Amino acid sequence: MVTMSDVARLAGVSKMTVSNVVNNRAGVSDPVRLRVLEAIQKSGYRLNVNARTLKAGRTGVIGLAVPEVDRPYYGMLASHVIEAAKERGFHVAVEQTGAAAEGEAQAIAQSHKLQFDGLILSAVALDPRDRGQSWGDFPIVMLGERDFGASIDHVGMANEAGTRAATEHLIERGCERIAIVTGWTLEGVHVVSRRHRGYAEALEAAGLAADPALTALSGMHMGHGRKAIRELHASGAKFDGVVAVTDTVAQGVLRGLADVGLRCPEDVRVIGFDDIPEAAYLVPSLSTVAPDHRWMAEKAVALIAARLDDPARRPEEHTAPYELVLRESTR
Amino acid sequence: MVTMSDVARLAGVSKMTVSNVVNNRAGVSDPVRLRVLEAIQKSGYRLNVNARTLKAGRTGVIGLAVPEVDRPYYGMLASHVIEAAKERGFHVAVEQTGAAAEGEAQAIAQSHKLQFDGLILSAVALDPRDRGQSWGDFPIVMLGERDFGASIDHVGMANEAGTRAATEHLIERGCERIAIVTGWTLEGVHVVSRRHRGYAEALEAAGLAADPALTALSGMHMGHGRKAIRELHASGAKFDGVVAVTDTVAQGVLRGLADVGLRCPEDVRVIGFDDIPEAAYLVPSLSTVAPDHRWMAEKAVALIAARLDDPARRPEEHTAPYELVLRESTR
DNA sequence: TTGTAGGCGTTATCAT
DNA sequence: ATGATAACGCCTACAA
Repeated sequence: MVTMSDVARLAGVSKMTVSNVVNNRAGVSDPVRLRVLEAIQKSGYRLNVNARTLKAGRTGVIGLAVPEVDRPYYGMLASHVIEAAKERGFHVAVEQTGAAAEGEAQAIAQSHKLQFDGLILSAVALDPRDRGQSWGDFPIVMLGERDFGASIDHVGMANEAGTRAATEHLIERGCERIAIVTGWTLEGVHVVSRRHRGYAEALEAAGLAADPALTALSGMHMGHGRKAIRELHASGAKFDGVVAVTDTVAQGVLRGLADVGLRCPEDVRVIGFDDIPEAAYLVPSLSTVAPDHRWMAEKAVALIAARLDDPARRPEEHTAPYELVLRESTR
Repeated sequence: MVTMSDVARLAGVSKMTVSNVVNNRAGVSDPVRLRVLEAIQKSGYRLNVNARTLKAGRTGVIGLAVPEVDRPYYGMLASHVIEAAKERGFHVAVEQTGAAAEGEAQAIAQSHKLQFDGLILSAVALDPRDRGQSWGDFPIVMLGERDFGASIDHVGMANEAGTRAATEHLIERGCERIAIVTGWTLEGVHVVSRRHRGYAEALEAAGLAADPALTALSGMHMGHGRKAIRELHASGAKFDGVVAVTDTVAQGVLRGLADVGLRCPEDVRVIGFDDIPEAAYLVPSLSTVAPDHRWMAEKAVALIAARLDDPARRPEEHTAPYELVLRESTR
C-alpha cells in the first residue's frame, strides 16, 4: 500500500506537506504542490480514510436498519436515505433486522460497535422499554412508525391522520362496510395499532359501526393481504371497502379480490398507505396515503449530523407531511 | 472514549492482555481474564474497530453498487447480498449509480478510496473498455448483465438462454406476433442486447419473422413498459405476445395493456425476467424467468472473499441457474 | 512555507 | 502467562 510517506519521499518533501496538498489546505507553494500531485499520480497513492478517521473519531458511515430491503417501501426509503446521506458526505451501510426486536437491538449494538457515526432505525418491533441499554449517546434516529417517547430523535408520519383521511375518503365514495387489512396485532403502540385507530376514528365520526369481523389481522407482506381477503370472503362477511395498512398489503388485497372474483373498484374500493412506486402501475392503480419520504430521509440524516455536532441537544420529534393520492382503486 | 489502556490500568494488566481477552485468545489465566472482563464491564469499553482495521488493513465493509435500490429487482438483490455478506462477517454499504457509467465509475473510485474491502457492482452502463483505469487489484465482482470479458470476476445470468426459453414458451402457447419491450438501445453488449438476441433466436428457430416494428426500445422502468404498449397499440401494430426485458418493465406492460383495453392473457400473453417478489401477486400473476438470486449473491461475496485471500487468483466467470416460472399471464 | 515530534487505539513480535 | 515495544497511516501542534 502506498502511503503518504512514500509520496513524500518521491516528491522530496515531508509527510505533512503531502497531507496539506491532499486536503487542499493553504500554505503550500505552487511548485511544491505540483511536485506532490505528480508524485501522487505516479505512485497511485490513495488516502487511507481509516487512518484519518482513527484520528477524527468518525467513519463517515451511518447505518440504516430496516426490516427487509426487498419490500418496496424500504427499498424506496433506503434510496432516499442514501441520497440524503450522500449530500452530507456520509455513506450508508444497510442492515436487515427481519422485523424482529432482536434484529433491531443487534443493529444498534453492531452500529455502535462498528463505529458507524450513527444509526437510522426503522423499528417495527423493538419495545421502547428495551431502551435504557447501553447505547449511551450514540446517535440514533427512529424512523417511521415506532414512537419511543421524547427520549430519542424520531421522524414519524401521520399514521392516525393519514388513515383517518383514507377511511373518510372511502366513506365519501359511498362505502358502508369498510374492512381493514393490517398486521397481526393491535397490542402496543406501533404502525398497526395507530393506523387502526385512525380507521376506527373515521368510522365512528361517520356514525358507521366498526364491525370487528371486518378487522383482518394478518401481517405486513403481500401474501397476508391476499390471504386476508380470501378468508374474509370465505367467512361470508360483506364489505365494499378495504383500508390496507400499507401499499404492499394492498397489493395482496387486490390480488385476493381477483382470486375470489370481486372487482375493484366496482365491488370493493381499496386504499393503501405509503405510495410506493408500484402503486400507480397496479391494475387498478392504487389510491393511497403518500407521506413525503424524501422529507423524512433528509430529516433523519440531518438529525444524525446535528447530534454528532452536539451530543447534548434535546431529542426532536418530527412528523412528515402527507397527502392523499387518489387513483382508480377508489374511483 | 474508553480505550484498552484504560481497561488495562483498571484491571492492573497490560494492554496486550486486554487485547487477548477481548479477542478470546488462549493464554490468559482465568483469574486475570475475569478481572479484565470486569474492568470492561465497569468502564463500558468498546473495541475500536477502526484502530483494529488500521492494523489489519481491512474494513469489513464491502460496497454494493446498483442503479437504484428502489427498483424491486435491486432491492431483492441487495437483500440477498447483505445476508450473504453477513454470513462471512462483512457489512454492506449500498451505493446508487443511477444506471450511468459515470456513477458506476465513481462507485469504484469511492469504494477503493473509502477502503471498502471490495465492491460488488451491478453495472449496466460502464463500458468494459473503461477498464484499465487504476483500480489495480481492488477486488471487484461484476454482477448481473454486463460482461467484462475474462479480465474480471463475473457472476452473470443466462440472459440469452432465459429469454429464448421465455419466447419459446410464448410460441408454444400459440403466440405468432411476439413483441419485445426492452431498454433504449441494442448497441453494445449488455442485458438489453443479450436478451434481445435470445428473443430473436427463438423467433428464428420457430420460423417466425422478427418484425422490427415489434421491438419497442423504451427503457427499464415501469413507466417505459406502459408507454411502449400504448405506442405500439397506437401505431396499429398487432401483437399477441410480449417479452418484457424485466419484471418491472412487464409490470408497466400489464398496466399499459389495461390502459388500451387489451386483456392478458386472452388478447396478449406477457412474460418477464427476474421473478421479483411482486410477480406472483400481479393481476394477472406474471410468468417469468427466475434466475437464482441467492446463488448469485453468495457467489459474488465468495469471490470477493477469495480475492482478498489471494489477490493473484484468476478471474472467474459464473452463470446462475434459472428456471421458467409459469403463471396466469401466459396461461 | 516547510519540517519534526508525538499520538490516535489496536495488534504482532519478541522478551520475560 | 504476561508485558514492552514498535508499528499501522494520518493529523495536530509546534518549531524552524
